[in-house]
Amino acid sequence: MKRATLKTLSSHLELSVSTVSRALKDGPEVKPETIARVKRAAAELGYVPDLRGVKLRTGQTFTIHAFLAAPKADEVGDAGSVALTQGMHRSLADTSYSLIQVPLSPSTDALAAVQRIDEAQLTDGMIMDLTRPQDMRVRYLLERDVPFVTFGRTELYTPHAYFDVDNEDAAYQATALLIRRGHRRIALIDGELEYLFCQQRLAGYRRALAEAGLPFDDVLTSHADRDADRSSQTVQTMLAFDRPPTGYVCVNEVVTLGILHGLSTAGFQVGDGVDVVSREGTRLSAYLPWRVSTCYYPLSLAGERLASFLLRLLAGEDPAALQQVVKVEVIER
Amino acid sequence: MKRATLKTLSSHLELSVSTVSRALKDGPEVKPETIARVKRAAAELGYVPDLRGVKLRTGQTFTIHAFLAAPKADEVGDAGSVALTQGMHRSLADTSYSLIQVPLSPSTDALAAVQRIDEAQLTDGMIMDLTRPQDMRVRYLLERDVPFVTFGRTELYTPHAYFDVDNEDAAYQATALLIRRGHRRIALIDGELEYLFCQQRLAGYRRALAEAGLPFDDVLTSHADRDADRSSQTVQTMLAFDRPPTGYVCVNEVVTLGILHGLSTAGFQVGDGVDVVSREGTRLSAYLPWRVSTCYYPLSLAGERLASFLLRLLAGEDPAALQQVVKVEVIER
DNA sequence: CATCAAAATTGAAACGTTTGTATTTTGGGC
DNA sequence: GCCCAAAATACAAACGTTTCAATTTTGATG
Repeated sequence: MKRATLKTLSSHLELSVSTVSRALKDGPEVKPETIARVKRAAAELGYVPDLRGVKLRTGQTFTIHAFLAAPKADEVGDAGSVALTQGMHRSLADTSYSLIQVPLSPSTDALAAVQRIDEAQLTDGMIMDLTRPQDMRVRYLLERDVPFVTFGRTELYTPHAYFDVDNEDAAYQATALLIRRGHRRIALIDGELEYLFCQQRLAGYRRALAEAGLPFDDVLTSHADRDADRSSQTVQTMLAFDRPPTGYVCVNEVVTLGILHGLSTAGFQVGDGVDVVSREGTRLSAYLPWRVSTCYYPLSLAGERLASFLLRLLAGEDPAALQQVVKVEVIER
Repeated sequence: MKRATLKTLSSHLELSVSTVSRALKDGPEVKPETIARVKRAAAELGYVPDLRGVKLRTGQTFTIHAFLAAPKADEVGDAGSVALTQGMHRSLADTSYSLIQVPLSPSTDALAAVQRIDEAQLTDGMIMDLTRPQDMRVRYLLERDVPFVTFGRTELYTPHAYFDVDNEDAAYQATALLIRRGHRRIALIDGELEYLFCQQRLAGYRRALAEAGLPFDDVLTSHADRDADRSSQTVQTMLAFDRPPTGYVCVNEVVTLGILHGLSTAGFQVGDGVDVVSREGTRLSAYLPWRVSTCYYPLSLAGERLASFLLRLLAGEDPAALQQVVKVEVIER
C-alpha cells in the first residue's frame, strides 16, 4: 500500500491540494472546521509529509552536519564522542532534522570539508569543535551566512553562536588543586596551542601558578599531545628531568590514560607523591583504579546545548544571544 | 550566483534538459560528441546534481542509517564507536550517501526505531549491531525488503548480509590463554545472553574449559555487564567467593575497565596472580598501566566492511554473498 | 434581493531530476 | 533527390510540496 500524500488526502476529502497543505500548517486563510477535518483525515490515513518534496520546494535540507575531531584510526578514541552524539540527538529527536557526523581525523582539511558540504548545499546548519582564535571555518561560514554553532569560542569580533566549557577556569582549578596538595612542579599536558581552548587552558594554568607564587617553567608544558601514545612519551621524558613534575594537568581522558601509562612504565604510581587531574566529558576516571581527580562536564549536555542552539538559530534567533560558557565540576579524589 | 542546474546547462548548450541529463550519465542514445560537450560545460559551470531533485524523482533517499548501541548517557562510552564511524565514512566517502547514526541507549526500543525510519521512508539501507538469534529487526527488514547489513549474525533461515567477528573463537582464545598461564578459576564477564554474540562467547569459553578438563561453574559467568559500574560490582562479588576467580575474560573495553576497577577496589592487582583478557576494537589496553592481554579487531575496519557491504547490496548484489566472519588478533601481554 | 468586501477555496506554477514517448535529424541505399 | 530506418534530440509528465494569484463562496449591508 502506497503512503498517503497530499493528493491522497485531497481526493479523499474532496478538497484541493493547496487547502489541505495549508490546513495542515494551520494557515489563517482556511476555516477552522476544515482544518479539523483535514487533520483528522491525515491522522487516520497516517499521512506523514514527504521530506523529499518539502526539501525540493523549500530548498531546505533538514540536515545538520557536525564536524567533530576524531582520533587517528583505531587509536583510543575520545571517549566522549558517543555522549556528544547522544546529546545532539536528544535535542533533534522531535524535529525533522537529521544529524550527520563528519569525523575529522587530524590529517584532514577541516575547512575543505566544510566548504564541500556548503557548496553542494547539503546542509541547513553546522556544528564544529576545536576552534582556533581566527578560525577560518568560522570566517567562511559567517561570510556565506550559513548558520552554525561552535563548541568553543573564537577571537573574532563578529558574534556567532557558541557553547563552551570554561577551560581557563578548568585548568586553573586543576592546577590550584595540585598546588593545595603540596605540588610545586606541575606539568600541563595539553593539545596544540593553535586551538583557543588550549591557549585558555595555558592561561588558567599560569594564573594558578602566579597566584601561588610559583614560577612558570615551560619545560613542564607540552602542547602536542592529543593521543595516549605521545602523552605517555612526554611524561617519560619529563620524569628524566632533574626536577621532574609531581602533578599533572591533563587536557582529556585519552591524555590522562597516556600519562598514567607513562608514569607506570617509569615505575611511578599515582598516590606515591604523584597526582593527576583529568578533564572529562564522561565518567572515565571514576573507573580508573587510582585516585584521579577530574574537571567534569557531561558531554551529552554539551551536545544537547549545541544542537538546541543551532535549532534556535535556524528559527531565526540572534547568534549573539546564543552564547554560553559553563564551568566544569571539580571532582576531587 | 545561483548554482547550475540541468536547465542552466541546457539553455547554455542549446540542448534539451533531457539530453543533458542523459548525456551526463553516458546514455547510449546520445551522440558521443554531445556527451563530451555536455560534460565539458558541466565541469566549467561547476554543475553538481541537486540530490533533492534526484531523491524526489527516484524515491531514493541517499541516506544510510546506522543503529548502534550506545551507553547510558555520560557513562564511559564504548571507546570504539568513533572508530566504527570513521570506518563507515571511509567507505561512503566517494558516494552520494550520507550516514546517519542513531544511538540506541539500552532503554530504547530498537525495533520501533527501525520501523519509524522505514515507515517514513527516510532510508535506503540500514546497519545494526547487537543482533539476537531471532532478531525482530532483521525479520522486519527481511519482510519489508529493506537492504541492511548486521554487525553480528542471526539464526534466521533467510540469508542476509552480515559482518561479524568470530566471538566464539575470541572467547575460546582468551580462556585458553588464561588456562595456559595456569589459571583454573576463570570468570567470563559478558553482555546479556539474549545477544547471539554473547551466546557464542559463552560457547567458546566452555569449549576451552572442556578441552582443558576444567569444570564449568556458572557462578563464574556474568551476563549483564555492559557498563563499567556493574562489572566492577560483579568482580567484587566474585572475589568474596570461597574460591574466587583469578582470570577474567571480558567482553569489551568498558567491562575491562570496570573489572580493573573492581579488582583494585578489593585490593588486587593484575600481575599478582590475577590476569585479565580484554576484547577490543581500539588500542585501549595498550595504554593501560598493566599487562592486559586482548583480543583485537580494529573497529574502523569493521565499519568499513559494513558500509561497503551495504553499498554492494544497494548495487544489487546477493545478500548471501555478503557475509563475512573475521578472527580477532590475540595480543598477549 | 442585489452588491460587495471578506473569507474560503482552488488553480497553477515552481523546485530539479528522470524517463517513456514523440519528434526531428542523419546518412546510407536506391 | 527520395525514402526509410537508425540515431539523436526534444517534449512532457511525474515525484510531493509550497505559495502566489485567481476564483468561488459566504454573509452582512443597504
